Amino acid sequence: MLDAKYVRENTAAVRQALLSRSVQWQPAAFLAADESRRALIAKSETLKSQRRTASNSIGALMKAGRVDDAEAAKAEVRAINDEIESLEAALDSAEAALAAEMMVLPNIPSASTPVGAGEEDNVEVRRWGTPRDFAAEGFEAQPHWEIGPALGIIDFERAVKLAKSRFALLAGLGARLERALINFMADTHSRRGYKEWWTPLLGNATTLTGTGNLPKFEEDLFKTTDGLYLIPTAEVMLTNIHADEVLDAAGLPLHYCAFTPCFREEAGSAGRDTRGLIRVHQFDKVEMVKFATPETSFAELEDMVADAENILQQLELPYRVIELCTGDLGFSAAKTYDLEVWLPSYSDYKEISSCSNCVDFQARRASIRYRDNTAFKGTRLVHTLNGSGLAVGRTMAAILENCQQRDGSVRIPEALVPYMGVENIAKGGEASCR
RNA sequence: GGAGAGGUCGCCUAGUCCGGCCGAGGGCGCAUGAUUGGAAAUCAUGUAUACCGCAAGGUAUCGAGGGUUCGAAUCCCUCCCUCUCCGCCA
Repeated sequence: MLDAKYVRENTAAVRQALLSRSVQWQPAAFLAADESRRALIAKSETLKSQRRTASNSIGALMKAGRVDDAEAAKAEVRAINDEIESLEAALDSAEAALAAEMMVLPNIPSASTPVGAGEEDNVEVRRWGTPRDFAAEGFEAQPHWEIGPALGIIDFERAVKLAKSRFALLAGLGARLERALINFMADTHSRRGYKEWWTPLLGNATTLTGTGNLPKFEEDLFKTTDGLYLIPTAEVMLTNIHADEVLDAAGLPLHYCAFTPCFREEAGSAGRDTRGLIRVHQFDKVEMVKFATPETSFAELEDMVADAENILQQLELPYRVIELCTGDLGFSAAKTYDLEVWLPSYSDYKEISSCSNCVDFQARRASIRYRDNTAFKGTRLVHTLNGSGLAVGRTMAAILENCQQRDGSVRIPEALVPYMGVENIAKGGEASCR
């Protein structure tokens, strides 16, 4: 959520900034609601002050035996109350209108974010690794949705039987590979100073609102009958851990990580990435979240990207780093880097991590502040950051495709071997523990 | 799920039966000052948040929401949460 006061005082700039994200924002409704809200508050509070004075006098009048005067005062207060009641009703609707407006306005892109209309205007920052030339190696690369079933480690058909389309079932070394990746990622981040958490997978509406998933993106979420939502990412839980809290500046920045399954409705993505593990309703992810001061948050973002890159490098997967342009930025983000891994089946790089600085946008929604008595009086909103480190399903797809061998087996990257207990996955190879 | 007890200012606690002088007392903690060579101890003062307002100041908040009343931390209702016991269960 943006700062209403800032929006009021910088309407043109905000409008322009949102335009750069292709959001056509008409400030009239906001300005009217904001103006009306403040006027109503002023009026209503003046009346409340009068009411208090009048009301307090009644006790004294009663004691003094001046019953008639007391009754007159009561009548006066009743009249004031009627007036307050109608003002408050108007105030409620003004505030509702204002909240409705503010809750669906996306964050303002950071000054450093490249301006652009959409995906095509994103800026490539750097590449790491070289995609294999399968033609030169003399065989044709298979997509992971062929490799997995062929090795007996992914079963898409039975997943559909058990749930519905866009679910996966892993078997044997496939299931172990999933666990190995999770443990490898979580361990690696822990060693680099991220505190690991284990969180609820269902969150209430307040929590989902804090990160910006509600109210605007409800159709992307699975919902339970008692009003809880399955988390679409651990970012929701990690960020809201400190909702309604005032953090001590001395403890900042906080570096958190968590492995969780993630659940997404994928409404509106019909026909996209229909095959394989790329776009499914349920996938695993190890997530990083940071809480930082405004002074350090952008440097923290660079470090977070490096932490995500470290995973890809250790897994020997070629990737590139993309900086999202204003038009492609997510709702809560002020600046975002995507990591895209090379996928032979797409003959292209495909998003595997997204690292964002949300500045104070989520902190304002969730009320996450910090205190630094040496630097300023009172409290300030923290900056929140989040990044995938990494999406596990897509990582598995990338390993299967990039590490496939002529004989149909898949070589396990060295860093993962201790977690897998085997050096490759071959057809008929059983997932026995050694 | 059943029965009972509770949720007050960072923490502990008073106030709730008998509604106004209660945004709310005390202790601890914390901050500043005095004292001291320095510290401890002691003493003094201060010590929530948000919103409206140029300001003075005002308004709201005693788990949340609603009700009664001129007036609610205090009375009534609903909900949430915590604790104890019982039941059930990985």
